[in-house]
Amino acid sequence: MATIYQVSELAGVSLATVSRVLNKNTRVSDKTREKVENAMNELGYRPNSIAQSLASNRSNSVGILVAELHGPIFGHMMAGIESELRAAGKHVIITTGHSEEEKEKDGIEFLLSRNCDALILHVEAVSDEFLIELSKGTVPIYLMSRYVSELKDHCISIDNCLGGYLATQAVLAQGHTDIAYITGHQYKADSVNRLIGHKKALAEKNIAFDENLFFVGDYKETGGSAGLKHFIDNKRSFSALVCANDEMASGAMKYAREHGYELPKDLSIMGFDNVIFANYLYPKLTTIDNPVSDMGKMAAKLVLKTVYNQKNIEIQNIFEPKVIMRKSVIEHK
Amino acid sequence: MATIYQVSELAGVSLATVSRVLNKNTRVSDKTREKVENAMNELGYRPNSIAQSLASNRSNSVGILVAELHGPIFGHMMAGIESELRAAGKHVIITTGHSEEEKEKDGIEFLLSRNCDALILHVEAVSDEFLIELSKGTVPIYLMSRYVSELKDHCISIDNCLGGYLATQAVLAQGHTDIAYITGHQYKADSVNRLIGHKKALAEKNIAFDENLFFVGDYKETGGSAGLKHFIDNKRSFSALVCANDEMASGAMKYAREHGYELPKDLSIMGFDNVIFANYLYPKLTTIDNPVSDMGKMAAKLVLKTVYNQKNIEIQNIFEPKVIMRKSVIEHK
DNA sequence: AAAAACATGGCAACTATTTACCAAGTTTCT
DNA sequence: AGAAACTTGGTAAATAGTTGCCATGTTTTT
Repeated sequence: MATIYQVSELAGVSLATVSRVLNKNTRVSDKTREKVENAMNELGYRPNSIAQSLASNRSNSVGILVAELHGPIFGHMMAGIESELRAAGKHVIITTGHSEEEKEKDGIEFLLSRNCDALILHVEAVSDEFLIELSKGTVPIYLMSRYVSELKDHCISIDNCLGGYLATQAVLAQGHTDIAYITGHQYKADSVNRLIGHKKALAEKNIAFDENLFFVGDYKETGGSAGLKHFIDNKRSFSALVCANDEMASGAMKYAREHGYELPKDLSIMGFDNVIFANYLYPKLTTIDNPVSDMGKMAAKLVLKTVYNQKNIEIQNIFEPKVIMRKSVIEHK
Repeated sequence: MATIYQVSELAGVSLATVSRVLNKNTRVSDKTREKVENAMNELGYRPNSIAQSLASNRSNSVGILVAELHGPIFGHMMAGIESELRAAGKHVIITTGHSEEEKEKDGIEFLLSRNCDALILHVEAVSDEFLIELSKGTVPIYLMSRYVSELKDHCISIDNCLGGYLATQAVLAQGHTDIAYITGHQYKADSVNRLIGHKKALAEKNIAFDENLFFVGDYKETGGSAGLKHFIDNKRSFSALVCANDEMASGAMKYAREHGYELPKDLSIMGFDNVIFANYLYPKLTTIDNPVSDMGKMAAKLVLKTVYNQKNIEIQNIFEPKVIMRKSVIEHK
């Protein structure tokens, strides 16, 4: 593989000039630039990014940690991050945390050992304190779908409270008044906030929050089926069900159908996240869009702006969810 | 950040010894190893992977190119690759090709510029010749879900012909004899092979292949709905529909239901790939499992064996698909 | 025509590690 | 006790660039 020495020799210019052409920081006359570029082409020269990194103390790589590489959210988030960074000549190193504290810490350690210039973390198990401590290190960190007030400029998240509000509001708008709700684990901030939004929407219509129509699920299909079973067994009637994510909505749908419900006629169901399969469910799931792709792009922009000093980038830290009307919520008669 | 010099000083050993501890290639006595490790802990030393790469001419990174980071196949494939490589201390650099020739070439160029030790490619647009030429370069390449006979030891793929055969056989086993088939683009090898398998299964039962029950789709939902529409308009009766992938099966399902079919009673539908949403469809889709996660793991193992010289690794280049029985194919009466 | 701005050369220090070499010292085996 | 095997030290070259400095030569401006 050719080196800058060979390029400089062939082009008949100095080493420094080749470097100037490469790094575009000092002016170089068009004539010399052309000579250098021709020499590079002739030799098939490709800068050695490893040597560049060592000398400049920049690896041009951004570490990404997500819970799972499969899973519905991740793909779109990654696609957003990758496209922005790649366009800027940076690359992405990915690893997983599996939502377990030890594994998340291991993953972070792994990325740090790779000399990433920044980390974008989508972590769930690790504590706020750990993240605050981590952020004091030399490598800047950014958080996806997580809000830590001490690091708020480093967070990209959606307004879950608003999302919860919009979900229930959309159901109320169809005339439903008896609305069951399945939430996620209460130690997760997004579950809590979505629930707050739900309660706010109810309160606005002067509908009392009913503990009998409230169930704590696990964010998976099982949570949805268990929740619906619970409500049915309870015999408190309801015409609509709002779930804190799409997986649980899907579980509830399956359970409902297996127990003689005709959907959406007998029960309106609302999801949250607008995950890929929401559109494949029957009936197609009405849900709240979680703009993960845009959020991924924004996280990448945030890195470009703050780590790589790119100018003229506007940052939006909090994203607004919106309702996706499909077929699973219909008018209550 | 601490360097090996500081470690060697604190541990009271030579530079060479620290390097020996790090690289585990020469024997070091337990006592010295301990001294060195203690010094490392005390200093919070972390090897600089960039400097290691430069000096050893190994980046310990593997480049991955896929069509899309979202998309149902990719996540599982990635998860398989990443878990294996990460366990071996290697990392993964990911980029996308969007199934366009120029973008795939760009992506490959990008990964090469990152000094990857190997590339795992999931490419569709680029020609076999290009890949053969590329494989002559210094960086070894491996192909996922693509079979190029000249590079067969570098390919990890499934037996699509067998898959197509099993799909139709499973439908035949339920007593169906009038079976419609929607294939994908005929320039894609996997479409062609799945179709060959389909024909073979029909032939075994002495059922003639009927052009009226054959449609070329686009591997998307639209292909499924267009195909089913075509068959219905044709008025040739059939009790089962086999699709060359799950997306088209889903499109066909939706179209069927919108046109008064009750599923699966009025029409049995078979998919291919066992993509995540197959389990969320209604009725749950009977399909052919495409073991992408295992294939990803195998690709990683292949890299570990051939590039990183790990021993005792058994390689399986061709994977066998199998039938996943769910609810969308039922007995024909 | 003088001054200022620009372009380039040449040099040297720096980045953190690997790898190879041989010599010297220390254990272990016989 | 002597030989063999193992462990460690010390050194030096190599990896492929970046960065900063100053000198020199060339344009451009005034």
